[in-house]
Amino acid sequence: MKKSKVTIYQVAEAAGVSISTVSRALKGDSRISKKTRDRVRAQAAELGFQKNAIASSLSTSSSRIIGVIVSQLNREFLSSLVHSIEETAFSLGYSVIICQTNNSYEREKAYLNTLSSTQVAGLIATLSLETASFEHFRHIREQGIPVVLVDRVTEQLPNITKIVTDDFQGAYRATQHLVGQGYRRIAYVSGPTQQLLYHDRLRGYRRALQDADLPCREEWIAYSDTLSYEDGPRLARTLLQQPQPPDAIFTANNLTAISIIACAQDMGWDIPRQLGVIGFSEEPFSALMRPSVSSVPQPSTQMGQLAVEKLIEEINCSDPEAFIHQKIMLDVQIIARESTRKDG
Amino acid sequence: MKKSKVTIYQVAEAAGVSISTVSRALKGDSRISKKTRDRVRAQAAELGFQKNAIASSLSTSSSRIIGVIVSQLNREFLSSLVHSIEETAFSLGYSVIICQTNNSYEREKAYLNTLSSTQVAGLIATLSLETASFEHFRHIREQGIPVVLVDRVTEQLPNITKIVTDDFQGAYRATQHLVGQGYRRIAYVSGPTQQLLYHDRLRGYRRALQDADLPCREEWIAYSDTLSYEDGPRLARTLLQQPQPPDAIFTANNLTAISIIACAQDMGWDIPRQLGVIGFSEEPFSALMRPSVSSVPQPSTQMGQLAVEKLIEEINCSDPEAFIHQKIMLDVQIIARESTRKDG
DNA sequence: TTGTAGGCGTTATCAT
DNA sequence: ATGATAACGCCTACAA
Repeated sequence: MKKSKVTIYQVAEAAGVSISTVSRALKGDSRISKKTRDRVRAQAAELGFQKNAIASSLSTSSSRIIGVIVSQLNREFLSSLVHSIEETAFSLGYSVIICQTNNSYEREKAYLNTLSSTQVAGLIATLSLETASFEHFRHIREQGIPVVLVDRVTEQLPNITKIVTDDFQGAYRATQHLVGQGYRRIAYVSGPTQQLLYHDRLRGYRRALQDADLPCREEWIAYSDTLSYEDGPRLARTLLQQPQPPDAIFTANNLTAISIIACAQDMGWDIPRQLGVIGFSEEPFSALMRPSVSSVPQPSTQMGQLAVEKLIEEINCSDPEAFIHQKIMLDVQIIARESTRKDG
Repeated sequence: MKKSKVTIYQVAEAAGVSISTVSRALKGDSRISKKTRDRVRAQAAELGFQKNAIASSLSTSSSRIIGVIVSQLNREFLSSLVHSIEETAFSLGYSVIICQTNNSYEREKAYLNTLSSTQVAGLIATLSLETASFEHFRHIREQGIPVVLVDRVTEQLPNITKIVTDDFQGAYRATQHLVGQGYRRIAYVSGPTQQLLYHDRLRGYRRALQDADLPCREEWIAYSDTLSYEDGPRLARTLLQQPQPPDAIFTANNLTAISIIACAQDMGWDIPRQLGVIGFSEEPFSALMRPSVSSVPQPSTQMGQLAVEKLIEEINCSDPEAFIHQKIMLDVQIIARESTRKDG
């Protein structure tokens, strides 16, 4: 049953040419006459020839595969980012391998190895939450594999293209929005601050309070390692059961915001009158919740597209040493919804 | 900068043995003495040797990569399924390539080609919504690549392992639950019924109504090609603006349920008193919505694990002709929440 | 414009 | 227990 594979040898024989002619005809090498090219292609199609990508990569020591490493897929931002990466890559003739680290440093290292030994043409990655050392990335760069970091990036890896949202600015605007709505005791739920983006968001929050002459109390800043909805109840309790609780919460992601809203409501809080809530990122449900949830959406589609384009630029760069690495920072706007409409 | 790759040749030279010895020592061939094995391995580690997976696949014409084809990733069921596949595969020494078809038949065919020319060891797929012809799957089977279909399957592909939830039973139980809660005019939102699972869910709904001696009106059955939350408003209007509207809605997925609830509330309906809503599948938000949303969760973790295990069984099967293909149907239970508590 | 032949890094089949 | 050598299928200088 296992159909014997048809190789360029059978095509060559059937078409009455040599294998190099077949190889060239198939890839449209200009040296081959249109006539033979068409004949060879017809034969190949006839025989159901399919190029063995493995053999091809071995020979060229390169592939048309882009490796993508993400922490998780069940966040709208990330699945949408991956989707955009895939669309763009596909349209440019590349395939995509997606790997989930599940925020584990070990898994991240393992996948980096797998991908490098699979000879991916390049790599797009968002760092896992756990990642604090970066040798594995340096190592893969030394093998000449271009890397683009997206969203979760680090300053400790120079000479790597980075694509991020302006996290400082986004957090600043979200906080400012709460202030503008009349909230005065504004709390913040942060992710692990060794991650640059959470560090930046925290800075944005602090600066906005400072610029508005509002107090920034340490007990109004809660930290979550996972920012998952499972962590919502704990966070809600931590912040809301204080002697002097906040009257608004800004969270480092929207999932946490949604979870906290549900918990706060169960605890009897009136959202948004007693408590305003806004979260970074955006989930499809943000608009469907009642009250609908204000957010700081990230331009995932644009980020994915840029990531692929920059990566392929570097892949095709004739002189890798000379390639100029950029850090691209995309602007973000907030979406104000019911959850921050104090006088709704 | 591009580090010259270290191959088994350099390891062999450094260890003072032949390349075959290196190859065997590395994979723990029993013929090699422990002493040389350890020495070779130490040398390999020292030199930073990494096996070239491409060369290895070319030589063995097989790989340790499992291809996964899914329609989308931004559904909890699918991202959770993929996650489970990945965990299981990883623990069994396989890597995973994930491809999104975005429910396009053309994309599905394209990825099948890519994967077959990448010599994946096997394939796990959920059919795209558009897919109605299956030649591409027959074709890849003829190449000797084992395939496991999950969730979205078809009876038109015999000799392929299939893993599904008991869609008929799940729909039956969901409808029965609505009846038990006192709802009498029960509507249904279906996906495209050329897909077996939507066909089965519709059957389960019909049968449950019949068994309860309740009417099954065609105008209470709405169809959605996408079952996306964008389609919610249209569905809500179609069903609720009838002269005699239903008093409960069962939807073929939970996302649609959530979206319809939001729309119905905006239209002034009291959920669950005037309108009960339950949906197939489960989103993380189902429990967080107010009212929380009843659902028919699918055992994604178990399905992913089974899919990988069955696939690898078939990959390792010495006589592929003799492999017995199963259709495994997993039972589902409903989760009753506030959205169907009529007398709450 | 086309053909020949060597190489990509591993595995596997023979020998030894 | 180890070594030499021929595949695996394609690509690409170099020749013609």
